[in-house]
Order: sequence, then structure tokens, then C-alpha cells
Amino acid sequence: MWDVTPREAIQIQHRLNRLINLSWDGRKVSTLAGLDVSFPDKKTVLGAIVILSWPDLKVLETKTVTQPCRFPYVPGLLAFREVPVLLFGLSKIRREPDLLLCDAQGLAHQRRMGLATHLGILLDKPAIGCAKSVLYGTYEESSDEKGSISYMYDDFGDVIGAAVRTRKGVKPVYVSIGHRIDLEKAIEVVLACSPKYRIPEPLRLAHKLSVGEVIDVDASDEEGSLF
DNA sequence: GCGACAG
DNA sequence: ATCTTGTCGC
Repeated sequence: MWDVTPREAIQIQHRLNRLINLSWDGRKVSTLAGLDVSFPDKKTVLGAIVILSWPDLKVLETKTVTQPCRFPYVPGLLAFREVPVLLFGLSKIRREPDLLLCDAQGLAHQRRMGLATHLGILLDKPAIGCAKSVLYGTYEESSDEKGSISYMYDDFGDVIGAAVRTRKGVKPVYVSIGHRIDLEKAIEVVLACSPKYRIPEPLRLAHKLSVGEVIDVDASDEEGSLF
């Protein structure tokens, strides 16, 4: 029932690991995608994608797709469970997003291969990992203020991400490089995407979409259906 | 051997 | 992730 065994999955991660690009090429960003996955039942994976304009964050397009579940949840191997449906969903989107914002880790992973990095490498597209809790890494509690950041380190003392407070008094979100971006730029994007809530707007909307809520596309941007 | 553990 | 009620805080 599995596409690969957990052991093979780890080998794949070690192989893809070498393709990570840790720098931002300075490209102009005009759209970004918020990605999320849900499980309507134990045998189905549902991928939700919301394309937003940047930096005004208007909804340009949405899409949901489903597939049969192919891999169990194993900490550290999340990509093998959720990436397939996201690739499928992205293939059905009209606009090509400049940046992918994932509800998962990127480099802040035991093998530096979180879902955001995995997906970014497969598509060779800029990607950011933004999770609600920690999978791997340690950091010191910092200021309670909005915008405070505390770097996360692996067992060797290398920086692998940052705990970022998007609102005063809330738990931080954990930001890390996915692919083709640097940590400063990733943090900048996440903060700019979180003007009102703890969770960045693209991810908040993608999550709502994944659980069945209707996300209205901004009226002024529907020229795609005019003809 | 005993915890920890994205979603 | 998903299942669920009340409840603490601004």
C-alpha cells in the first residue's frame, strides 16, 4: 500500500538533501501560494491551495483536490504523506506562484528535509516552512512582543530556523528555509503575511479551504473567467 | 530502556 | 491531522 517503505523514504531524503538551495535570488514576488492538507477520513488526503497576490494578500485563485492516502504519518516523513496531493493540486492551478508557503517544517528537520524543502526541491521553486509546533531543534524563549525572533539550532549548533512571534503574547510559529530562499527573507514574508492573526494569511485560508469553508476570490481579479 | 515526535 | 466542552484572557 505504500509507495516507499520508511527506510527507503529516509534514503530519498538523504539524496534530495544535497539539492537544497539556501539563497534568495532577489526575484520580484507578485504571488504566493498557501498550502495545506487535511484528512476527511482515514483513507483520503485533501490538498488545498490558495493563491494570493503580494503584498496586498488578495485571493486570486483557490483549488482543492483529493487522492487516496498512500503513506502513514511518521514524524520526519510527513512529505511522503502530503507532498503527492500538493503536487497534484499545484498542477491544476492556473497561476504559477512565485513562492510556496507550507504548513510544515523546512530545514528544521532531523535530516534537514522537512516537507517545505522536499516540495521546493521537487518543483525547484522558492518555498518556506512555517509550522505551529517544533519537530526538531531547540531555541531560547524570547520577548513576548510581536516580531520577536529566536533562532533554532540543531545538535551541532547550526541555525536551522527561527521561532517567530507574529502577534504579541501568542505562541511563536516556527519558520525555516524550504528552498531557494534565506532565513531572513522567509521571516520577512511570514511576518508580512500575518497582519491580524498568529497564522500567516495564506496558511489560514488554505486551512479553512481544506476543511470545507468557502473562500471568496476577490471580485476584481476574476478576468481569467471573463473569456 | 525511556521520551519526543511537523500534520 | 481528527475527535470535542467548557473556559481563561484581552
